[in-house]
Amino acid sequence: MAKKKYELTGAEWAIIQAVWENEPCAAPAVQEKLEAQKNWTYSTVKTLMDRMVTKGLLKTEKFRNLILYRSVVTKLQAQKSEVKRTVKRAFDGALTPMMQFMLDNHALSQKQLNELEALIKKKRIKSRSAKKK
Amino acid sequence: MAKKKYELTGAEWAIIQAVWENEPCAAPAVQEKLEAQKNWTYSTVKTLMDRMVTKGLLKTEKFRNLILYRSVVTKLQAQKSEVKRTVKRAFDGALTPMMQFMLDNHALSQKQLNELEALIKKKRIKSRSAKKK
DNA sequence: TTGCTATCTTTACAAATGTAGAGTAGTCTC
DNA sequence: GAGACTACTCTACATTTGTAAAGATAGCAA
Repeated sequence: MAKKKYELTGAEWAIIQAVWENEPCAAPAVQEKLEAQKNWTYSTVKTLMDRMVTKGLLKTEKFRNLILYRSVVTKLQAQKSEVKRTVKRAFDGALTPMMQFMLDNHALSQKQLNELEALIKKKRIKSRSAKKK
Repeated sequence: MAKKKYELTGAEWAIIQAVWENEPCAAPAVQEKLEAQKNWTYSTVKTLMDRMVTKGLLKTEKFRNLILYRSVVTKLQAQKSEVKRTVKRAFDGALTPMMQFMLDNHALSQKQLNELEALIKKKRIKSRSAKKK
């Protein structure tokens, strides 16, 4: 299966995050949850959510007179698409340059650097053994 | 000075890349350059470019009857904004999780991993001495 | 049964984005 | 100077995105 693109807009990201954390949930709940960050009215949230259903990002189930929403895409899928879009647009599709860029252009603490280094080491081992298989 | 956001759309990225590689350049040249990837007519390219001037992404100089375009934002600035948008949207604004995600979810070669590790080491030293300053 | 409330539905509208045709003007060539 | 080129300007239009008011409904409380 070809990987589908799940490119969310800014507003959609906000919504779906709320859904992920509360799955399944009704529109009013999402609206309340977002009230602090975004200043959206119920109408706005509901419209957004229904559009996302149309786009296949969310799905609904009806219970009595109440509509519950669930995500169709996982956070992982969405993050992957998001990263991919950036890599493609701004770094010619090449991941390492992007990572280098991030290392170079953002102040990371010693601790963060350590963590990353550790991760890379682990990764290296894994990828080596995978190759042998 | 507060950092400005230079969030480009997909189309704008294509355009500005062409401009960066050819600075300063005229619209027809850009159109030709992009002809292979994008299938845009001259009109489309020109419209896009003029809008980018309005937005402050490009600027123009007139020579006789010819208009030359230059970028106002550097590739670095644009990349930075692009990365920032993704970090903010999809990773709660936290850079390291995003880098971890990239490490975890993309197959990097030994060589790439080595390079990254080396970079991190260098970075570590730099950040350490910076702290002492 | 009559409102009150919580939710949902319908419709709208402006701005941004993608895409481009048609017409105009300056310059080169014969 | 008349046609051919070339580049530019103006206008247009569909789609997507952000934002929301107003009206319809269904269930509950009095």
